[in-house]
Amino acid sequence: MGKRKASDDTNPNHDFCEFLSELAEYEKNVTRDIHRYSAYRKAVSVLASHPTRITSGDEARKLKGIGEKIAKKIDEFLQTGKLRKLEAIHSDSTNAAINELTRVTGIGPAKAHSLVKEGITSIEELRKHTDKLTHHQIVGLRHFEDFEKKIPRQEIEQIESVINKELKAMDHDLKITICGSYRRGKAESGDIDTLITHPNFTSDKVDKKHKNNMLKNIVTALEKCGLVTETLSLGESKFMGACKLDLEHPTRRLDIRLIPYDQYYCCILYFTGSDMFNKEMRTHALEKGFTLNEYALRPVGVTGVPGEPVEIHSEEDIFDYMDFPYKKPEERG
DNA sequence: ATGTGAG
DNA sequence: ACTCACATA
Repeated sequence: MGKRKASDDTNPNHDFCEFLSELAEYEKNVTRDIHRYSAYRKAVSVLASHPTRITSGDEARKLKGIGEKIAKKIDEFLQTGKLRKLEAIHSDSTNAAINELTRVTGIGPAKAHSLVKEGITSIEELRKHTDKLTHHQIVGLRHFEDFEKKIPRQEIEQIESVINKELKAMDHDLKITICGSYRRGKAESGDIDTLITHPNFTSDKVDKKHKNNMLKNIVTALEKCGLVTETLSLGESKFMGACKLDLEHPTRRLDIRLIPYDQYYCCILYFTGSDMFNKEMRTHALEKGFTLNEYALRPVGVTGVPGEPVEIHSEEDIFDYMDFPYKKPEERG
């Protein structure tokens, strides 16, 4: 996924959430005021889960997380259909510059701020000052246009078959799964999130060196065959970079994670998403007396202390343990 | 060590 | 929310 955010659209206070989210982003990215940012976020979350339409600031004030200031904004929005503060933000060039610069992967609010302070206010201008950037940011800038393009499903299928072919030749026992929206059956995706494991790599057998080389070797193999073209970062468990199918195709964001065998299915579940589905799944786990994270499903005792991870041999196992009706990846919206 | 950023 | 990788100090 790119750096754009999506928002839900089915709740009765959607329009309030929309402008409050925009104010939150503004406080995070431009003023760098983390407290105001959190305040807006809290207000959005309470409004988003409020079942009925709010019809006045006073009514909103009764909700936890909404005080005088936000209540006034809701009144203004109700009466005039807009917000003066937001109008001002929209016409502010510093804000526009920061929003533009943070679209480059590797550039967050802090870096964008310092660039704007030095007078660099656009992608075009930034291209003349690559000396101010890290490797990650340079690669992000070089492929700026490509990285914002969606990836059609059939292109990921082709990339998947190249990865499978190359890595199975290396070691036939490697298990490879592309997760994210691709696994959920979407027609297009923002990036390619690949999970890899191997039966004799488990979390109790800590072959740090073996593990370290394993991911490096995988990346090297994919570079040799011409698929992987850029590295943003490469550690012992996570590669972030880019790949390109051939000259006719854009450069695509590719992540590869190396996962211990015993954690593979929790990871697949987690990285398949969606985010909303994950939240749903976790709260259900808690209700059933489990704690679920990207590594393991563990029973939580009466003391509140999580026990030993439950043995998992498939994604279905996870659903079964917490009697949650199994949902196919395509149904996890 | 700490801060930044990605996901 | 939490973890990983990186850059800088």
